[in-house]
Amino acid sequence: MLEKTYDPSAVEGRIYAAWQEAGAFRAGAGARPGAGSFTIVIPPPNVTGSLHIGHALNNTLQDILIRFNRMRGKDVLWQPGTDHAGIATQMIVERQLMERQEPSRRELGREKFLERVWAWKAESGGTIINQLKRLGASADWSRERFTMDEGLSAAVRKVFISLYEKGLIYRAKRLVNWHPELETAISDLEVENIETQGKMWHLSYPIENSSEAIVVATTRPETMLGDVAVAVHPDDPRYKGLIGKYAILPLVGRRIPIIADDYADPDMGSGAVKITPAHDFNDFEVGQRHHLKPINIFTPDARINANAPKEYRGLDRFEARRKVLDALEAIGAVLWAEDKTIMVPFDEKTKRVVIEPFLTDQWFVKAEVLAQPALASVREGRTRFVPESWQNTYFAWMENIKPWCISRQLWWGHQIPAWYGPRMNTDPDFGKPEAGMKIFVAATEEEARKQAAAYYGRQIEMHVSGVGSAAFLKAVGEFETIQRDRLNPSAWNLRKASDPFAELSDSKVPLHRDEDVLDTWFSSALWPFSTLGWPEETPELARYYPTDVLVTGFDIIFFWVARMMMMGLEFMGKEPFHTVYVHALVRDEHGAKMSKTKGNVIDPLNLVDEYGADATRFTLAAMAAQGRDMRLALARVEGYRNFVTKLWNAARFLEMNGCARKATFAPNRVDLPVNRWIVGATAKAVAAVQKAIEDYKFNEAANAAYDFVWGLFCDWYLELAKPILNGDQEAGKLETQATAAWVLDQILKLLHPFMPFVTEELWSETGKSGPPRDRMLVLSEWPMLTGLGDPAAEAEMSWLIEVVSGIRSVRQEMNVPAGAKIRLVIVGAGEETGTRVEGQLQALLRMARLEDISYGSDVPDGSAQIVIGEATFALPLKGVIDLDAERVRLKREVAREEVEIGKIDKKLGNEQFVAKAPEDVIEEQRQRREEAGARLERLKAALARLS
RNA sequence: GGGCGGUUAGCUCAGUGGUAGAGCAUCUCGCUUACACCGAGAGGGUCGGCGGUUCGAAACCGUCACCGCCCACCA
Repeated sequence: MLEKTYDPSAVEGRIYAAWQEAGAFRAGAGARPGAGSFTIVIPPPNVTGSLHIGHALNNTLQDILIRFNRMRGKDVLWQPGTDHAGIATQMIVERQLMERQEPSRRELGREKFLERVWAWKAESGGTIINQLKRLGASADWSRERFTMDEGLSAAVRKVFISLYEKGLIYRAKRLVNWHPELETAISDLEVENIETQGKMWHLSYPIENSSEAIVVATTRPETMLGDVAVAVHPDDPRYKGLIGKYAILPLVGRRIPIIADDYADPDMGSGAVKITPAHDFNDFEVGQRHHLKPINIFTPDARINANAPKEYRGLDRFEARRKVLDALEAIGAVLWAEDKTIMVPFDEKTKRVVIEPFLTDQWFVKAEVLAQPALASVREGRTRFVPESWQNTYFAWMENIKPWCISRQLWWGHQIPAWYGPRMNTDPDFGKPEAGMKIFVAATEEEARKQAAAYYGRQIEMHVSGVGSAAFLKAVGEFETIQRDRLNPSAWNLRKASDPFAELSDSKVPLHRDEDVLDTWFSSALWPFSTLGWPEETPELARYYPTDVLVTGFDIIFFWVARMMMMGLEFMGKEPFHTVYVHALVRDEHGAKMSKTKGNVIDPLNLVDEYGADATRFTLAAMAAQGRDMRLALARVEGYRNFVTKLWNAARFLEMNGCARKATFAPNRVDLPVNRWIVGATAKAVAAVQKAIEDYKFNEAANAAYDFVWGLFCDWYLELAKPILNGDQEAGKLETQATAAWVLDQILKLLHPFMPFVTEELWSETGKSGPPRDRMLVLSEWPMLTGLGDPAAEAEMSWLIEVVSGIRSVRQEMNVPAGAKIRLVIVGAGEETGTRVEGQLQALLRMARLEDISYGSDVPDGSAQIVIGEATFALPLKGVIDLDAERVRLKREVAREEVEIGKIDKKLGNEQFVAKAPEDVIEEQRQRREEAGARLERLKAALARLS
């Protein structure tokens, strides 16, 4: 016997364990021949993260697709795993060290520090996976992968080397977005420009050998220490005469040329722009066009460096701004300042640290090349976005894609497989200032040594360095780039930058591995095939690549989706998935983004604790309408928790009424109209849910299931079944018991993808009576219901529902006591009504609370009257009802009908409508007009009887 | 500056050319042992404004307003 209410917390853990025990989530579990495969790779959450509401939504939708397809017999793989999340994880561990007052990362050194990160990963890495399990995620956990697993690391190295050899990865000195606290490059995408109240200062630079001055405007006056030119527009008449002359940079005294460049906009400010190539992306390009050497004035932690006058060195950038302004004001070089709203680049995560354009050597991927096939795939429909409009976002970004900076000055991540050594003096690039070090890219140190040996000649022994790269580079090469120059350069005895080879011994060449690691997204980009074993040619790779659907939030279309497309096409020759389903962002119920600082975060695990995983999942699915953010209101979760209970109680009702499954039950062979009707309705519901899932309309699927189960099955079918189940017609009773049990089975299947726990539990409980279940619900077959449905039964039941509803409505409105049984007199009934009344007698009596039903030729005095079809249903309530109230009610009905008729007549009276509208629409209107007209007449007659 | 999305009942949202919907909330009534996490009934919307296309518009087009998001180098 089922308990009175369902207690998720008592059931979910046990059910989940049973699924795992049964191997139900294993790749290919329950697969039936010929059904094809279905694969999803999970967007790997950060290994040390914890589940937030976005994950809950993301994984619920994936699990719905996975469970649905598994039930359809497909060879299903949901590939799970976690991401090492370079910056985030390293930061967490660094913060821990600080909080525990332990030695810092640099004090520990690379090796020790990485040990600490691995330890932290071991400690907290399982958290999010366990949380996903609590949600019911049915991924194949036996195949769990981590982006820094050996296999995935091998894939990363292979990809890096391959792209390098094709010239699609290169190393270059470029301006990048630099995080001065973390001291690493970050992605353009990790920078958030925030409107900030700032100032614009207008500075006057004197012209050399002249009393004139040129005025430039800037929001960052401290960067003037690095100015190398002033640019004016070539056609600007105000400055024509100054082009080619020099200005003298105040405070610094540097002669800087006045150059002509289109970049200077005559309409902006004074029309003259200071050029600081080392600290501004535009200025960098201007500098390149005019062969101006950038002057970097910052250290990696954004303090003023030795390229600036002494008095500013060591100041941080904001102190420096103050001091520069003071000094400029003192000499009268600040003409005026104005308040201005400016966009300041902050780091996206903390929104606290101002990001600095910074000149460094970094590795880049030629994304502009890899993007072409990835664009074509979407343009030509081999991969599509759902909803489609996201493809525009994808196009816009891919068409303007910039080189992808893939190196990060971090320790936690995939260390770049590149080794540096000095250039031979026989090297064609030897001595060229921009040539830099000789680079050996290889999968292993061994391989790098081999390459180096070939380059330097066999007689030379390699010496692989252990010192910091900056020190090494500084010692060996001509590098003015700032790379952690606080490290001690004396570790190497190589002093002559102009001739780095000079002091090397004959027997030893220093070879030094690049210390940087790859952007986390570099390894994530390989996820759809690296997790399947690539570069090995595994059976899984053959079976499951390309995957089917990628389910993700729009925020990582650029970071991840685009890059998986590029890498998948480059290395597998095929798109990694045919569909990208982009779901909404979850907001709080007032539309605000959830954030810890706002305190409006809804923790999905709290929802699971309070309402159960099924209710949580169902809510997320029901709100996942395409193309719109969802606002999550607790009332919704509560409502769907109630739905779970409702389902539970329906099952309990069946159990109490002996509704056990029958092995021989054939839904197409039931006799009673009510059973024929529910069987057809079940088939319709299954079809609706299936279609909606296939269209990725999760909300429609959820609602269709909800409406069917609650609104039809519970509210009507079970109520209609009661008199039969309690009656003495044995055949009808048996049929109804079997039908009800059969419908419940279909419902459990229908709901299983959305509410796996309660449905599995009920599947097991209901399996205790009737023939034994041959498998768990999770591996059961999705219903294939065809050839069911009976228009006559449907019409009869619709009629019944209309009659019952009509009587109930009148009873309530006329204040008939709920407990009172009343008589019903049917006037003007035709044959059909008669048959129906006879067939549904018990249902009518019970559901409308009737004493008896009779037929009459006249409406009894003082009756309330309801017009349905050709008949008038009279409730003789003389003395019970207020006749005035009944008149009012009928008048209202009449008015309503007249409005309806007015509308239809207007349409049908419109020649254009009759001429142009499709025939079936016109016919429908005529039909409705006829029915409304007849109803109106009867209503008027009913009214007349009362006056 | 460019782009995208939104504006429908008190709230949260469905609804892509043919009778305006759901859940929650509100009000009324609860006889009926599946369920009060329930049942029955009711009220509540000129579908943001204006213009257009169409026989017909919440839906399609244009425009405006407001809200949100994404992208962008304007000193």
